[in-house]
Amino acid sequence: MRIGELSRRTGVPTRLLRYYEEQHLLHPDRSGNGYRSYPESAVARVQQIRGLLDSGLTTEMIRAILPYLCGPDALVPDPGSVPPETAALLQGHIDRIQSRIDCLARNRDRLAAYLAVVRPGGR
Amino acid sequence: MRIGELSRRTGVPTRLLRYYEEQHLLHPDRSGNGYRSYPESAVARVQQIRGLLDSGLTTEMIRAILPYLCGPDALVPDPGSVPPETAALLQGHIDRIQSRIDCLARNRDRLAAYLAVVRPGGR
DNA sequence: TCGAAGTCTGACATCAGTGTGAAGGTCAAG
DNA sequence: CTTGACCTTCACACTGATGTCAGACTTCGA
Repeated sequence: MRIGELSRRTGVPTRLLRYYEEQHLLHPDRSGNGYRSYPESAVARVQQIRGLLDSGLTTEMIRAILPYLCGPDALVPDPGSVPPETAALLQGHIDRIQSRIDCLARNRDRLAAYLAVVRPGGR
Repeated sequence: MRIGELSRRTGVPTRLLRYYEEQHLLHPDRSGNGYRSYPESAVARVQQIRGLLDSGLTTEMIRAILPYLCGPDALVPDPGSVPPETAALLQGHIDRIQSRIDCLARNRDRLAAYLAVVRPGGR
């Protein structure tokens, strides 16, 4: 599929699809005329990227973790082919994400508590 | 306390403390010489702000919710003094935060699952 | 009293994520 | 063959969060 269709199907402007490619988050190949050509799976991938960006991750973090969370993973490598430092890096990313979750959850709870007091019969 | 001490105690550069003030996240008063004067509680407030920024919220969102999550809230207003549209806005913020949490948790789980496969006896 | 350290404001720079537009190539339908 | 829709690259601009520096004033310790 070409960039326009991908854009329509994901709601992401073509400008950004090209930007994500520049950031090595997407790797469309090119057809003879130079047009980008995306596989069907790009739709999900783009939605994945958008979700993570909207959640406040940078393209750099996304680039780091994207290889490990794309698809139902028929492509799990055999253990041992993944060097321990990669596993450690990955664990670091997981920890950072967990910190964010904790912070956000804490503050969500505070807001909800406030709201509960202020709007006792609410909702 | 003056800005230098607040900076030392929070690890946040003075540049950013001034920036947060410009963004109406902090409201130090001024002593006679024009120096900013922060109350003790500013330390916690700054840490709160940092946590939220690090979690990917913008100063705008933080400005919106900060009034409702600062301190152990002896200052809960009586229900009814809070207009319903404010409550609705607040609920919207809670929902947005929840979306982020969901997205992050989903991806954390995927990473963890990958890691579990790759490093079966790990950790 | 002098100098160092702290503070003030203001300006300019950077980086990431986006928006927007120009100038030109490709292709299909009339 | 022309027109319109789509694609290409390149470039400039903006916002938000942050770094850095300059010039001036204040405070404090030797």
